[in-house]
Amino acid sequence: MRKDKISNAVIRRIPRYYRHVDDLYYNGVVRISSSSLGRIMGLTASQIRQDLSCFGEFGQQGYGYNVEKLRSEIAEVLGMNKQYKIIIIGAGNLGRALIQNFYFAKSGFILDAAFDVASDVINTEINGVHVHHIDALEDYVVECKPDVAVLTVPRSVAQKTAERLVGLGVRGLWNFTNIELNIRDANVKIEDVHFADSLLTLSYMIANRDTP
Amino acid sequence: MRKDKISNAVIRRIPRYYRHVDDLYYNGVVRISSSSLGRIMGLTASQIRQDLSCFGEFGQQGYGYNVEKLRSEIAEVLGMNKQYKIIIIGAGNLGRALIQNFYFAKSGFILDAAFDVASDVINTEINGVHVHHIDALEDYVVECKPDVAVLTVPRSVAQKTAERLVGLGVRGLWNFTNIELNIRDANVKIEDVHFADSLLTLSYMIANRDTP
DNA sequence: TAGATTGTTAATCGATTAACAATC
DNA sequence: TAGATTGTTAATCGATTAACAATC
Repeated sequence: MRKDKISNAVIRRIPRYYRHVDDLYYNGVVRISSSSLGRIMGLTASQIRQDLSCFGEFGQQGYGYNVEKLRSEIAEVLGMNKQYKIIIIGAGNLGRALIQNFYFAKSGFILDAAFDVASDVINTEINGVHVHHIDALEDYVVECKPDVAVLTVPRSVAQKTAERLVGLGVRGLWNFTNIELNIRDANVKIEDVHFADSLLTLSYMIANRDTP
Repeated sequence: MRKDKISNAVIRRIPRYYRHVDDLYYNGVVRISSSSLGRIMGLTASQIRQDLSCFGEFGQQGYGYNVEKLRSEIAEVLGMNKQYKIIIIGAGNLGRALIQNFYFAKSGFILDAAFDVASDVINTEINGVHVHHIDALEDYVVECKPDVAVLTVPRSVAQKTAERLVGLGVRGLWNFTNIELNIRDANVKIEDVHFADSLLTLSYMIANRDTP
């Protein structure tokens, strides 16, 4: 039974389902049962069936799930077919690392442009992506209407830049600055990548292991 | 009442508590009640008191929490005073971005060395961190005993490299490769930073907004 | 002292797991 | 058909919130 309100816990698991099912697909696996997938992912079969049933009926009794179908259903749920346009604000080390190493297309995004203030990178191409001066942002967004912006700017300008982007109609921010952006517009979605939080979680786990 | 088994949900919140309390501290705030902190963080006062009480009694009736004390107590809980030694495996774009931009010391880590295979970076220094050839890893680890390794290597060598590090006695892996490492040793803690999962979550949120 | 606010216990809410009829 | 496995309902478990005595 398709649910209308999907819990956050479920949402956070979907990309992981996709990753595993995608792996199976590329390894030529044709069908999989909730119990085998559970064994692979470390989840109960029950949870997998519950989770998937939030979005539709993707399986078949006595058979399990067809991997190719499941993969494309999950991709659909995740909006991977929408071909969202994405731009990167801040072509420093991290911005460049994403441009050069992260395969946006595999997640269904089209990386269109990057912006910076440093004259030595402006008007260069990084991995085929043009770097514009940040002053050209307004004109660019009006014309190209990107859906999402990656924030890889210094902390000091993060909030201001975020507001500028939201004002221009950007609908999602992928935030790599270690601050929590204050954006009131509930229609703008923000996903934080907090490196420091992640490392501190690891620190906690090591410091509080069972055997020292 | 100090709890022995801390739930994962609580653990994931502690770094965020630290971040906010640290902010307050640097802004000169001396004391804070659970309700004001809740307002800032978007949590209920009740939850904050429950969470903190897992680790000890840090507050005072009628007063609230002393910010400086709370900050140092949370730091202690997180193991930030242990001065764990950390090394970076893979000095490509992402590795370099972390070396140059991420302030390890602020999370209590000492960044000691980096390793790579590319001859043009070996024996250079990035932001004061020496880049060694990966062949020197064994000797280095035996001598310097790093606690944690950052994995910023290509996917193809991720599992093999992880096993090598674990074999040498590394106790934590901060994994930036988009694969799930298979390490059986329960005493080795792994923290994944899955960029793709994060971006797909954002994709989901945008695709399934209330108003399209 | 009176007001404020904690830590903790109890109540509620939500998420996970178990069970099972339906059916491929 | 018989065996396997789904989707869903019910039971359990755990996490969050509310309430309140204790006390600064």
